[in-house]
Amino acid sequence: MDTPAAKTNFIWDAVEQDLRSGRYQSVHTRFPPEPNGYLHIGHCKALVADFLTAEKYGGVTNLRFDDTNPAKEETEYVDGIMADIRWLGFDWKGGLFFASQYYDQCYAIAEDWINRGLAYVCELTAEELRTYRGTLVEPGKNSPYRDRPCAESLDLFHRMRAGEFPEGRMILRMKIDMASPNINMRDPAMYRILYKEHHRTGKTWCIYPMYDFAHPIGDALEGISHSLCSLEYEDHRPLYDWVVEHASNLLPARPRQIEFSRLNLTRTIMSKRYLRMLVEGGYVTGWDDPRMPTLCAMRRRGYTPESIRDFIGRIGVAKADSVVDLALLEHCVREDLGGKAPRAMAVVRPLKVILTNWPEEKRDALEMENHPDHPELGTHQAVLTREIYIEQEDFMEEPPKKYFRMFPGNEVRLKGAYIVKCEGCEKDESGIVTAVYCTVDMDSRNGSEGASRKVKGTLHWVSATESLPFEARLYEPLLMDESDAEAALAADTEESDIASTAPTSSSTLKTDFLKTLNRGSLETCCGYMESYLATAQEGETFQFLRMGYYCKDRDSTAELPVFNRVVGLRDSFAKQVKA
RNA sequence: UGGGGAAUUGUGUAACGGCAGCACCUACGACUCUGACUCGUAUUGUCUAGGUUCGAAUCCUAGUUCCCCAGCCA
Repeated sequence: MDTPAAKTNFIWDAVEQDLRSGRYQSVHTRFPPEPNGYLHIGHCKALVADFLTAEKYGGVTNLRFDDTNPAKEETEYVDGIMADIRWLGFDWKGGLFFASQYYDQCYAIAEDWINRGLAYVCELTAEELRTYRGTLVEPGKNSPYRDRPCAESLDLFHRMRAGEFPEGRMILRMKIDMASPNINMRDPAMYRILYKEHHRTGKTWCIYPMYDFAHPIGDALEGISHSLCSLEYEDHRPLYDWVVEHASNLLPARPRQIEFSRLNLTRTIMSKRYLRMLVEGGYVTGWDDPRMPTLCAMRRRGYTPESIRDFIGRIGVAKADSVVDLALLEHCVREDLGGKAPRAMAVVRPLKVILTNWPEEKRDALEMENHPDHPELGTHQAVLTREIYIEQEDFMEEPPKKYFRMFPGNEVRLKGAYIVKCEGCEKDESGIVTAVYCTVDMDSRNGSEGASRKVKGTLHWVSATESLPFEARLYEPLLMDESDAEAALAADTEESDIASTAPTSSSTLKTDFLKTLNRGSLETCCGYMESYLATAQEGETFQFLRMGYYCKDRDSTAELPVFNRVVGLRDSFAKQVKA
């Protein structure tokens, strides 16, 4: 599988320089997820950066689960993440690792540092610690425990491990610089007490290393050359280097951390916290609801790994904050599926058409190509009968200009079948069209002499009696578009301005986020499909002619077979009408 | 008010002192038994102000705007 990435990017430039200068002899990367949730499209950028950077320079990539916080992590996520990475087509040739397997080494380094006066046990409460840390503009103060004897710290640390103290009673801190303008360097925590069962180490430990301590150690122990991560860790790089430097007596390598900007997508939620809120609040049916940006959801919806990798290759890698247009992802999906998805006819919003001059019992089995560009994919039969369904939007009693579908007096072609002429329609009391009447030009059967004359419109159709009902699920983004979201938030502000002048808190942020949810993100339609789709397998994708790509869903609780709309076809007519 | 980053067309990303390119989006056209695909055409850009230079997106100076950081999360 290819990911036609850009020719180069700033990371590869840096890697090449490192190789040329001899700083590193080979390239070894790692992908380090925390197993506290499912992977989403945002993670793919890191996945591709890690795996392709190594591959490009003949190196390998490790998969390492950064499982240093047992309160949040579960085996379910470990399994899910591995399945998602495999699905995308990546292979952790460097090996599978867990940060938790380095707990012994971390512990040894901690003891070493205590002995060397580089770490100390601090008994400040969390609250006190916050005050001692200072602020963004004011330096912090040294902890009163900072200069306690090494032996005392060591003893306390051993007793922390032995489970003699309750959670929060004390922590182990690095001794760096409480006056540093970089807050991360103000004696950061290394170890905290946590009486949580770990998904891999069970109850072996009741103290756990912090990310800033364990991560560089894991990298170095694995011989990672380039440790790629997102921009918010730039401030942590001095700390990363400090850890590696001071533990170098116990570490085999000196990795280099390089940061790049995260992926943001328009109208897409890319925060694990908010995604969890959607799942737990019942706004979606689960982590794999096809509207979610998780890989398991995209897989279920019918996105292909090829299209996702193509997408990631096209967006590039840089350090500037950016928001990629969802349209680019959709383009990649269409491009991939367009070349390989078999074609079929299905009517999503049916309107009955009666072919008045077609004999009641007549059936005509027509040969339909499975793919216009791939004759080797063969054909299937579609049966034409007196009563058929067409798409509601394909008939208008009073058409606008440039409408070349069905309207009274107009001729259109039924795809792969005959040319028909619309003679009129039938409406109910409220004026809704309930049926359309057409006459068939019996000489215009597909392939015959009379079929060669040109008519402007070609419609997809299914027989009313020989098709199968199905459920179409049409998806739109989970978030409103920008202008709607702004309007929704503005309307909300007007109301709350009167009630309160409270500053923005995390709880208002939460409600703000929920206010910008797109209420129309799921539409369910009962349509009819060609009977040849009855054997479609779960995960199989078709192009429903003129409608879009649809993937057979696994939902077995629904009464009808379910097809997810992966993405619609481009529709220049719809755009024209809107404008 | 401290520290760390970033600014190139509507969006994303190239150009590493020498013609601002590519993709998506948008618009128009050709083709069409999918208003799809394909093909063609077009619009729009170097944050600002100075400076260096034959020549600046690129180098220098000053400014502006945006993002990140005060977890015993990662």
